[in-house]
This record gives sequence, C-alpha cells and structure tokens, in this order.
Amino acid sequence: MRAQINHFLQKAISEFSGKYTSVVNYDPQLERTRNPKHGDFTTNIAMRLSKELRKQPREIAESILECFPSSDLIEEIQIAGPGFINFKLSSVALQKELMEILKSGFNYGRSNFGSDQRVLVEYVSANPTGPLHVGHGRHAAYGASLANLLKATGHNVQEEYYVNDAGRQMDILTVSVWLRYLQQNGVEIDFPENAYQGEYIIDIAKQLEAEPSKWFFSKNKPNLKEVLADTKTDKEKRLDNIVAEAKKYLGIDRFNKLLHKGLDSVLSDIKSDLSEFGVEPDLWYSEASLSDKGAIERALNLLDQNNILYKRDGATWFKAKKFGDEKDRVVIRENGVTTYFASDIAYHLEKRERGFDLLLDVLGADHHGYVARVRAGLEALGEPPESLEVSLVQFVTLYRGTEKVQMSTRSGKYVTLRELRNEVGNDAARFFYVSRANEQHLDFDLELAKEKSNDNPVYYVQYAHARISSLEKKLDQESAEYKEIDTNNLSLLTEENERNLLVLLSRYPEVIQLATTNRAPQNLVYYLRDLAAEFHSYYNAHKMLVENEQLRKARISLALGTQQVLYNGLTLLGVKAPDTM
RNA sequence: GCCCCGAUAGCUCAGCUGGAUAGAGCGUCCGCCUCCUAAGCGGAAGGCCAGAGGUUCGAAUCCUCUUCGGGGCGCCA
Repeated sequence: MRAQINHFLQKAISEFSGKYTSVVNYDPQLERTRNPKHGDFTTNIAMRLSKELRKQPREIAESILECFPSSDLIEEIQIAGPGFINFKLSSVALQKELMEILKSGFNYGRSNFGSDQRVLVEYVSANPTGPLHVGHGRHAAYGASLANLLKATGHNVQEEYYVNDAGRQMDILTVSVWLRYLQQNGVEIDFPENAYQGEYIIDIAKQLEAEPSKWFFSKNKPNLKEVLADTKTDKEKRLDNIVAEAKKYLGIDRFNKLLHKGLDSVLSDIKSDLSEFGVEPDLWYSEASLSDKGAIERALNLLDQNNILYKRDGATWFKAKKFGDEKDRVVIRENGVTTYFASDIAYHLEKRERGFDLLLDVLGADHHGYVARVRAGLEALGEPPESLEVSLVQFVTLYRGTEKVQMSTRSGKYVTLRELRNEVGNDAARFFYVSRANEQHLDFDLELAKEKSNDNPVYYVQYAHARISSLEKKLDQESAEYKEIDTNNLSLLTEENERNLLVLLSRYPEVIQLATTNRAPQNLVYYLRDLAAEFHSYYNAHKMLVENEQLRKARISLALGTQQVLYNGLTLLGVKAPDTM
C-alpha cells in the first residue's frame, strides 16, 4: 500500500524535477499521518525542497501534484498546513487490501525486504552453570521475536546459542557437584560460598547416586581439609585449589566425565526450558568445540601474522586500541590459557566464514564494553566492522504488585525462567518481555501478568482474536448459505469504525518492516494493542451478524481479516492466538 | 575519572531515521449487558516531554552542557 503510493509520488517528483536536475532522486519520505484529518499518508517533500528551489512549499506541492498520476487508490489529495501533501486512501484501496489479507493469510505482512541477507542471531547464550533466570527470559523472548521478524521480512536467519562450556566456570560447576556429593556421603565439608550454591547442584549430586559404579568416589577420602581450612588465601584462589585437588583425586578423565554430568544436566534443563518457551535455536554452538578444532589457535595465528599481537608481562595482547577500543586486551594469559575474548574472536570469525553477512548479537547491557573489542577483533581479521551488530538488553526487575522481588545470583536465590513461566504462563511472559524497548529497564509485574482481566494487555489482544473465533463458531451453526464468506460487497463497510479498522489493518506490513529495522518488537506489540482496541470498539458499536446478508458478509470479512492480522502478529511474538478464553 | 543506557500524565510506559492540537494502559470520576464472549465499550479530568543553550521553516525526537537514576570499565566469563 505504502510502496504503491510512494511509487506514484516518486514518479511525480521525478517528472516535476525534470526542470530542476538537482532533485531527481529525492526520497519523498511518505509517512502515515497521526491525525485522520490529515488523510492517511503525508509527505513533507515540498517543504524540504523549498530552500533549494527558492519557492514557496505550497507552490512546489502544486507543481508536484500536477505530475501525480490519477489512481483509484487515492480518494483525495490536499495541500495543507505549511506545505504537507496529504493523501486520503479510497475505499477501493482499503477493500483491496482486506482482500489481500484474506487471500494471503499467514503470508500477509511478510516481504522480501531483507533480500535474503544471511543473518546470524545469537541470543541468550547463558553460561551452562545453572538454570536460566528471569533476565535470560527477556533475552530469549527478544531474540526469538527479532529472529521471527527478520525471517518475516525476507532475511535468511540462523538462530544460535553459544554454550560457554569451557573455562574455569566449568571446573567450578564440577567441584560444586562433587563437594555436594561428598557431603551426601558423610564427608564433612564447609561448602565454599563462591561455589555454585543452587539447589540444582544438590539435585545433580543426588542423581549421581544412581550411577551404576561410583567411579567418582572411592574409600580414600580426598585431602580437602587442608585446602578448605586455609582461610588465609583468597577465596577464589582457594576454589582453584579445590579444583586442583579434585583433578588430582579423580584423575583428569574422571574429572571430565563428572564435568559432563553436570554440564549435560544443566544444559538439558536450559534446552527444555527454552523449548517450552517456544525458543528453539538452530544451533547450540559449543565453546569447547572451538578449541577442539583449533579455531582459537588459528584466529590468534591470523592476528599474529597481521602483526596485531604482542607480548608483555608474560601475556599475549591484542592491539585493540588500534581498532577503536579504549585499550589493548589480553588474549593469552600469563599461565598460557587463552581468554574468553580469544574464544570470541575465533567464534565471530568462524561465523563470518560460515557465510553470514550480519552477525547480530543480543547481549546483556553489562556486556557493552565488550562490543568494541570483538568488533576490533573482526576488523583486525579483515572483516567489515559493521558486520557485527549488537542489541543490548537491559535488566529485569520482578515485582509482585508493588513489592520488589529480591534476587541474588551469588547465593543461588533467584527466580528461574521456569518458575516465572509456571506462574504467569508462556504467553504473558513472552508478551511482557517484549513490550518494553530492549534498552529500557524492565519492571515485570507478576501480579499483572497473571491477571485474567482487561488490565492485562496480553489477554486484551488475545480476547479480540477469541471473540472473532466465537463469531465463526456462531456462523458454523447456521446454514451453508448463511456462513458462506464473500467479499463482493465490501463497499458496504462505510461506518467510521470500519474505515478506521481497515486503515489500521493496511498498516500491518509497514509495522512489521519498521519493527524489524528498528530491532524493536515492541512496535508490533503496541500495534496489536491498537488493533485489538479498534476491533473491540467496532464490535461494541456495531452488530456483526446482522439480518442484511450482504452487509453481514462484508462485516464478517472485515472481522476475519482482523483475526488474521492478530494471528500473524501474535505468532511472530511467540504468543498463542486462542479461539476461546 | 572514562564509557553505555535512561529521564514524557499520579503510576508503568509508547512515540525518537525532525513535522501539523504529545499517546496508551493502570489509577481517579461519570455512563453502557432483556443484544454476536462486560477478559469488552463510551466519556471526563490529568503534561513547561528533567533543566539550559544550539541547529532548523519546524525539536519530545538531532547536537552541546548540567542535574538525577541504572549499568559497565579484570591476565572473570
């Protein structure tokens, strides 16, 4: 719709500007109006050309309109205010659009706007050291919705979860399980406060009891007393000592086997949690696999060949500053172990090598400092810096009514995504998570999300869909002739409510495109609320199933078109469109 | 100290690639079910868009500074 009129306008401008060569390719910037008094679309082109052409905007507008092709899509064109050109859509145009919705069904609003650009959306990527919490839920909902939007607009999308299954945190996970297991078996242990505290560790340890042979435990007790009692050394160092003791006691093979017990357990919990939440990454990319196949070494070698690495204080540094970062960064520590950052350069290089044009990372706002550094890494390896795009997601604060729910990751006392979903339901969770701009802190009110009332925006939108389903059900009880749908008399849709609804429906494809370009699913959320409101308003003001057959069928068509758009939009957000409520 | 994000109705927030009288929900107040789902609708009140400059025909939107919040600045991940 918009594209069509934009096309006319461009033609008119280009014809008009034959006399003024400088303005041939002006983008008309056709926009929807806010105020219905100004028609449906508006352009400010005349005002923008005014200075350059040294003419009054209104005069320019007149000239452009002389070149504007006549079309049955436009009912009225007006020059208004300081020089806006306002277009009012004809009822024919609106009817055509409704027919388009009914014909295209789920494809309505989809486009090839992205022209098949290959986009890799990486999101959540939470460390596999414990269950997902409510913050990760926001990442999941945002990332998945964004991926859906990109797909709907013709991008070739891969969704990925990067599993940080390497490094110290895995060792800590392993000893956390081990120590809990030992406790269960009568070994007296003062569990370190900086090991993982959560209940789930105890659960994993309990599952070990079912192992056929107790390969990770033997009669001779580990020599932990000394290590644990050593309160003089730093507690992090002490934890490392415990790890060392565990490796010594178990041997590296058994230690790794135990590590995988813990990892698999946590990861399978994360996978099922996300899956139930409607989030299914195409690939779970293992960090450990990167070093296994030598990708990190290879990336570092490439950097070295380009003379971008140097040694200092026993460590190997990357000249990040040269590429816009605020300081250089370590890639190989003094102890010979590569840093997380090194893995990340390797991973992102590898993404590019897999052929992705755009690497879209959804990260926590606390990672913002890290963006410049990874981008620097890519650039140093000859990749365009703009191939990495990052969407930062701010934190979530849970409220129960007005009361803040206290959480602390350290003590393992936090509300998990699973708990949240069980309490408020998947639909409310998905909807609430993406209602807020990703860069805004989100206050998530559990009470409101649970509420089955008009206060709850999820139900409000779903209710509009269900109401229409209910109409259909009514139709089904009637004669074949009565329930037959035909769109031959859409011109009978002359009520103000009907026009408003038709106009709003025709905006849907533009909203999808806008939400995608802005990386802003909330644009769609607010649109769906508006659409639901418009429908509820119409529904209350006018009866759908009227005696007059032609009018009835026209109204049913409108209702079905509305239902289709609600369905399409909710589906992109991962929210169900129920038939009954 | 440096960097990122935010500040819009009593509350929670949209709007931010500049447009014409600044929007929604909640809350407050007044109405609407012998009628297709009242999980709904109609109406009223409520604003110096944090402050000050600047750019522009035009600024909530862009730039600068200030104030107040949140977060980040590791040879952690």
